[in-house]
Amino acid sequence: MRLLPLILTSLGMKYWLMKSEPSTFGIDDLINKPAQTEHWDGVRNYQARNMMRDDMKVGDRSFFYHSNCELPGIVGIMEIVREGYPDFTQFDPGNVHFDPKSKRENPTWMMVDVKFVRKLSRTISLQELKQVPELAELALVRRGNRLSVMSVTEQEWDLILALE
DNA sequence: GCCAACGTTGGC
DNA sequence: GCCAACGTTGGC
Repeated sequence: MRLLPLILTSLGMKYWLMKSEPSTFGIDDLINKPAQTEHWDGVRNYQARNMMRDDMKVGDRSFFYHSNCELPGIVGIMEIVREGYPDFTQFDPGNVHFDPKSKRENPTWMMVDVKFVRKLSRTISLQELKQVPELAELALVRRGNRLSVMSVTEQEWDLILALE
């Protein structure tokens, strides 16, 4: 029976939020990729790396967050379509994310592949998210938090989408 | 462009 | 293992 594992997988679906600067790679860039799919390279933070390596599974959903821009906020939804594998940019001396200390036989940095699901009807801004008391525990709105990949609970996910 | 808040590095 | 210096993130 193949159905049971499928159901269990579905029940265990997790939710995430991933940041990107739209001047570098925004949601429209994802839409324009072949199959609307792209690897999420360039994460150079161990906590974020661990989540991509250990916890993100195919089928999980993630918010696409625009950071460091005119209106920082959540702009869309994507799906994880490939689980953690080595981020090739760490080996490329010409890449801004090159890491000379990382070895091919034991890569330091991981990435996942994401696929565009949909845009939100509007940007749900950081400012707006900060004003929702039920979202106070969300890493995004906590003071000084700079994690570029973070988990979102199902309750938080639903609450955020209800703002749309 | 400023700068607070972090994470990382490296001397000791 | 401490911690000062430094680099980065990212809101504003």
